[in-house]
Amino acid sequence: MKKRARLEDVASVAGVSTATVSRTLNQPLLVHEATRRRVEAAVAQLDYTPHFGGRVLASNRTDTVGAVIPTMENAIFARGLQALQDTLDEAGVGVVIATSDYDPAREAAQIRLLLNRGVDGLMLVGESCDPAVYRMLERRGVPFVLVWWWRMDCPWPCIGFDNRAAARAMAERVLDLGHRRIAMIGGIARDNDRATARIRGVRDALASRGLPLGPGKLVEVPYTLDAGAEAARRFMSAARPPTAIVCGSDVLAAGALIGCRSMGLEVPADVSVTGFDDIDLATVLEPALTTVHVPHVRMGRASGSALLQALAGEEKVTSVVFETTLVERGTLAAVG
Amino acid sequence: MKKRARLEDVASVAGVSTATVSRTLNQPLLVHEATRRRVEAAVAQLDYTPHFGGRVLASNRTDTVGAVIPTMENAIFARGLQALQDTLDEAGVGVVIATSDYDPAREAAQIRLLLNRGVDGLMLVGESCDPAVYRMLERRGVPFVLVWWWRMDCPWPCIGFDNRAAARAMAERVLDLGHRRIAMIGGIARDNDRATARIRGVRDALASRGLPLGPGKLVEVPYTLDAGAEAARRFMSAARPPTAIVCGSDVLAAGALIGCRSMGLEVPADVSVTGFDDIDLATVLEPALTTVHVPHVRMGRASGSALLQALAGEEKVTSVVFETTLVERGTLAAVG
DNA sequence: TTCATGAATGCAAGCGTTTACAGTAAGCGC
DNA sequence: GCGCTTACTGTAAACGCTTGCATTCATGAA
Repeated sequence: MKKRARLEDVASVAGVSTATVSRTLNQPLLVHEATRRRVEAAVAQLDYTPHFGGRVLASNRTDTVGAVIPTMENAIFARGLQALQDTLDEAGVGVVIATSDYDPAREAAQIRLLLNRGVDGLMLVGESCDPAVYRMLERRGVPFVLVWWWRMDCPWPCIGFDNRAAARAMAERVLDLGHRRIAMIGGIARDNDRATARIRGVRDALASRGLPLGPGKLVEVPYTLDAGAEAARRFMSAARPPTAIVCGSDVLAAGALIGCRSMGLEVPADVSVTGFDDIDLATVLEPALTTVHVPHVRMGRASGSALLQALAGEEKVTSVVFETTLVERGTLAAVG
Repeated sequence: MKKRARLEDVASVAGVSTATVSRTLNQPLLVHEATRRRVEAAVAQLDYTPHFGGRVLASNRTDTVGAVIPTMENAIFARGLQALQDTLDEAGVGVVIATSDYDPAREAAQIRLLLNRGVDGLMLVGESCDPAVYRMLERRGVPFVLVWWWRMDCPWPCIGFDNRAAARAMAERVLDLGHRRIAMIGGIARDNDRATARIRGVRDALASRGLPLGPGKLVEVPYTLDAGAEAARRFMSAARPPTAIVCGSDVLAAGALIGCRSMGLEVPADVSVTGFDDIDLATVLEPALTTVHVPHVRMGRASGSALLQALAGEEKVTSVVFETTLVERGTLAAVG
């Protein structure tokens, strides 16, 4: 295993200075075509690849952005991340992914870790960190964008949608179909702004019709199938079970479906169920899930472009809000 | 935005040399406790974080490994990756993820990209690259491990399971239940060793009972729900439709289920369906999917440890083969 | 002919760490 | 008091690249 070639080696083979080699690699237009060809030949001959550390030290850029997501196990983030990566890839920017497991402390720790790795920018999910963390990022001049999240007057750039409004719209649809006994299976609201907003949205809708979302009618559980199933079973074995269960995510809704099925209940004949996110899962369920469609891919692409702009020196990243839509499939019906 | 603190700044505040600061950070045991405390105070006071480029240049390590997976959209890889990350995280090693979209050329390109980013090691899915690529990695001294894959006499370290044997076992089970008209929906075998091995395994099983897997009885399609559904519909509208459809992945099987359902067919009464991977999806289907369970998490952890060992200078990474198990749920029944 | 211009290239000063080696001081056995 | 070891700290030389500035040379205008 020979020692790897350095810029200097390439330079001497090509008969030019290291500066010229560097320019050939980074700003080819600045060098004469004949020279460029000589350099490229030397690069090929020596199988040269630039040394990352040297490059970073000299240029003070890593051409890498970090993404901190709650978890990879839930397909919600996969699509968006893929789109983010594709977008950044084209600009030669890499993505480092870290996970927080829905824990703000862990999220902050991961952010620090990524900063240590020298990321030039960050994509964060939601506004779940201590504001001090975001201020720290601003102080350091590291551009960042919050995704899967948007609210009016958010002091940080966010690219997402209005979780509260979307949840409200879904709940209103449920109400319009005549449901009055409505229960909700939400994500764990503490430290999760998205889960919180979705619960608020449902509450808004009910309140606007003079209905409360009583404490017995709301449970907060982790985003897993089992938790959803268990919660649904509890609701449905009550004396006066709900006629509709609104869920904070598709995974919970799928769980709820399983739970109902295990009790011999028919959806939507015996009880309606709605989801949120519109992941693939929603379409394979039987009946297919009525849910809120979220533009994952567009959000991913948009956050990629936003970060690229920021890296290019654009002063302020501007927020973008996307629309969500109700996708009516088979799990929501008029009250029987 | 003040300029960030450097090692030298910390050193002068603490009244020591830069060497001592560096040691305090990297090998705390080598420095006197009193000194260490002074240094730590200075670090805190200046909010110092080491400069990544400087560190990499001097130490020639990035403490980062790369992972190239086909896609994030399929939940198969999520669990394993998460486990990999968790394992490496504990050792202070980061993970950079890239995707190849099942294209070997793209995979090779991503590997190059990651090398440019200075990764210290690589996790690759399957043995789908040109051997030259693996040789290049060896030549460069970059340790790597192939996961989700294992075969006898594989010249590279792999941590996975025997796709062929597992598929064969599933097919044999189907045969044992009396099925003779068996069709298969596989992934696209070209450039995908896993898909290829699974098809071979099924073929092995059929051949051992003197049955061929005729050309009309095998289709290769992308790993999507739609493709699975479409393929199933084609099979089931034949003159003599199969009594069982063996699928190369859970996603395809879920698609097949949808396809059958759309034709008014009952699974498993009218036709049996089997999957492969045992992702969450398998349990939410109705009926739940009979499939091959793959130890995603253990593979992820094992590949993490293997890479850590390799980074620590262990000469040769040793392959590990995991067992798979048949998970019988509701989509496979004796032939009617 | 002289000069200003612009294109192409070279020179050399950083960039912020790590680490081999050298140095110092204190402790210990004799 | 001497030499030896041990524990800690400092010195300074890399590490490989980018980039501002200087230099060279050809070109065309005055």
